[in-house]
Amino acid sequence: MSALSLSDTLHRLMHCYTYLLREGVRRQGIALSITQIRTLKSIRSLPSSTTQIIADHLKRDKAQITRALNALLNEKLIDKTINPQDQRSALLTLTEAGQQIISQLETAEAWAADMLTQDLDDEQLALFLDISKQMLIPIR
Amino acid sequence: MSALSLSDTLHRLMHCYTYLLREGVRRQGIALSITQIRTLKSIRSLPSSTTQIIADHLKRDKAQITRALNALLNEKLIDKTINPQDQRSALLTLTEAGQQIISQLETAEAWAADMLTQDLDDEQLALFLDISKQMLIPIR
DNA sequence: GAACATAGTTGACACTATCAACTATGTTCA
DNA sequence: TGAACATAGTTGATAGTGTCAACTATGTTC
Repeated sequence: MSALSLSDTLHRLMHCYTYLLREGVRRQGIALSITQIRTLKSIRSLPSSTTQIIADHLKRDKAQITRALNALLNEKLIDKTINPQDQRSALLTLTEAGQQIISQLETAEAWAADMLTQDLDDEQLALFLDISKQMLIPIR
Repeated sequence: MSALSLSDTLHRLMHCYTYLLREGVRRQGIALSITQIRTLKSIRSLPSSTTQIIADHLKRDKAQITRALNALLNEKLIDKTINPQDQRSALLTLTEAGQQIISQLETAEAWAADMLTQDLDDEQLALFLDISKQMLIPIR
């Protein structure tokens, strides 16, 4: 087990993390995919949100974001209003229900993170985050 | 950027890693998916390989492994012989062509790992691997 | 030899990722 | 001003990933 390469280690870490996050989300009774969740969270954290801005933020294809937004609109978790500055785009905001889901999401995320990091002390976690960020390469 | 949570950091790291690995594989002219590649590598590293053993090793559903193995058989990268100890299963071995692909894969993986870790020194990389392994939770 | 367990296969489905084509709107500049 | 170009968003297509359930064939237990 301790002979794992970077490649194998990352694969397993990815698998653990997505599994735990989905499990946490399921336990909160939230019927959204991870992409939909991350899109919803982006709308809260970005000062103003359009499809393109969210796609840039999440570094994902805007087609994927369009589809996630449609699902969130169907669930009435977000509102869409025409951008007065540019009629090609629309500004996205959270509804009351959307805000509520986000607080449940935070519970789910915190649970998943706790499960993942339960054997780590604060220093190790900080180191992990720091080193990981140095590995992030600009894509797209 | 430095305010990323564990969740966001892992998401971005996953994305960078899979992107780089696929790019490395593409540059080597290998027409296999990541799952197929990991299945092929498992056959080399395991002393004896059956569908179930590979599935356990990679911690993936055996259905997924069956499909990967079928693709590898079609490409004549592996051979399948009945397991004399248990006729329900088959032993999988690399063909000459399979061995060759693996050495190309190693080039691709090394390139992806280099790209990802170019800003890290050896100590940081070792720390990263060590901490990551502490985060791996048994699933399945 | 009946009952149960296990290995592998297949079908179905949801999610992720990517690319290309398309529309509608905005911008530039001769 | 209007032609040429750029950008925002949508839609369709396709490949890959991950999971579950049902099924066949073989092995094990008692």
